Amino acid sequence: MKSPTVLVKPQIHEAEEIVREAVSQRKTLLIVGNCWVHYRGRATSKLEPGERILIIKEDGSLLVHRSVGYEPVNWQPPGCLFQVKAEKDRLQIHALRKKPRESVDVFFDKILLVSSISLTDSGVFSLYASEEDMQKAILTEPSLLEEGFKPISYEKKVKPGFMDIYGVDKDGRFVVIEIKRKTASKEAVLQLARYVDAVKSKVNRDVRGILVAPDIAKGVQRLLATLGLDFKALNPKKCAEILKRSKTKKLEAFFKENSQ
Amino acid sequence: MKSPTVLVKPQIHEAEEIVREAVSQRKTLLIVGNCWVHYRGRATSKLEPGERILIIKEDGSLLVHRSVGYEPVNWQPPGCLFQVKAEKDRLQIHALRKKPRESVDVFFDKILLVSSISLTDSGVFSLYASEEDMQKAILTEPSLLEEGFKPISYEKKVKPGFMDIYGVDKDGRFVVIEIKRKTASKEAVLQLARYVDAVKSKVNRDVRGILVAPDIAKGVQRLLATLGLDFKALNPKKCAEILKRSKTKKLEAFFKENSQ
DNA sequence: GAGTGGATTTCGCAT
DNA sequence: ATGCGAAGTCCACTC
Repeated sequence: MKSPTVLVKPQIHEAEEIVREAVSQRKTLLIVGNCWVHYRGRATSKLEPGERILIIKEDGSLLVHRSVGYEPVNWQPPGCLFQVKAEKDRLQIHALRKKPRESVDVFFDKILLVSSISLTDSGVFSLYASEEDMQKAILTEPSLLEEGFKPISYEKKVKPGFMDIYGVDKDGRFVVIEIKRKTASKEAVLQLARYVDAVKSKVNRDVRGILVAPDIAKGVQRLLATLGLDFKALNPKKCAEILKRSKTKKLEAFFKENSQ
Repeated sequence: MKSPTVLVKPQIHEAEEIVREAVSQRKTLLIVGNCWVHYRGRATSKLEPGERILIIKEDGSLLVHRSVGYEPVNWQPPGCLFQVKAEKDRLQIHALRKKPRESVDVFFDKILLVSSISLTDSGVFSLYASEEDMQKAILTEPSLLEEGFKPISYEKKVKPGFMDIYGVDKDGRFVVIEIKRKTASKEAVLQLARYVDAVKSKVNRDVRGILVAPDIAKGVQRLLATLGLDFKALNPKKCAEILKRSKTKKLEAFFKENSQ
């Protein structure tokens, strides 16, 4: 059964061997140790010595993580070229990105842990409750928005861009819907207002605008009222749930009906 | 001397002990193994089983990295609360973020490597582009300052010292430029004012003064206006970018032309 | 290949 | 605390 190659507090030349093997065989490499880093490219940076975690992944990406912070202090995106140099008491890893041309050099003088592993990972990652999910949910179940709403089309082009959903309410008034997956910002309101105005000037009739989002920023609510727009709170999770429950028949029928 | 705690292919309960210790003592934790992940919060995600790297940092941030990609597939920013549960053949790590409220659950059923280390890291990280870079950038691309600007010389000596750049604007007025890499202070403004006065008294004509810096201290802006000087915001990193992109030919030509 | 917009963006700084 | 803008943003998608 699979075992990782692991050395605790190896000599530089011992670590070098593992690093070279990992890089050439496209294995995942982990090094914990005292290092300093130079970066040159779009900007230039210098990181003075300290103990950090270095990861080189199988796709040729590189991460240097400090003991704090979500973000790596230095990094290189996937697809870069590596060069390994070892001196008596110093291991250098050079990572070159071609475009834009930039390089990261990591120098280790003390290594606490080095490990090389080939990771088996075919697991699917799925992120739910996207804006598209919310859109699909409303198209599938228009009463989510309000009783009597009937969608006419979606992603319909008007002057400023694409309206998320376009339809009529129970009184026959045109409705433009703007969907946001997160708390609606001022930009969302203005975006909706632009769409409403565009449609108004086109159809020469009253047009409602409804902003759909899980929440709306407090200051923005005033702006919304001033512009005569409506807000409908809608939880993305609820949308995902509805999509899961509902047969996709309905939605597909709608898609087919409106695809031209 | 410091040694990391390292176990290769430990039992779940052995790993549990190390994880609990690392979390409670605020050490950096590394786990490589087969896991699946659930995230609930602003969105919702599910990651099916596969071998990944888990890092919990000393500031309470969490990263789950796959064998490919710069970005973590799941994560939690600094400052979250952890809960560790172990069953017979399954280790669960629960990471809770308070605001916004969201949680990540990582479940391990096979562990290849677990390590707990206290990282000593006081090294300074500096990201740069020097004042010289900014000067070169403007000389290379004078429109950075404003449309129509033409540099005449740089580091030119006047009574009080050396002007960073000296030139003419699109209307033919003389321009003195003072560059600062960091937020411009009162001193920078006064320095520029001295240069402008010196040149004025020499050429007996109107002379503009432009302060170039990424930012300007708030109170200082009034002083700048009072003295009739201008300010141009310029990011040092942007300058570095421009220098990287541009052929150095132009700049070298300028340097040669004006080197006496 | 360049340009555009989104992100569980994160992060820092000003209000 | 909140809001706004930048990031060595990265990344996916379009033209």
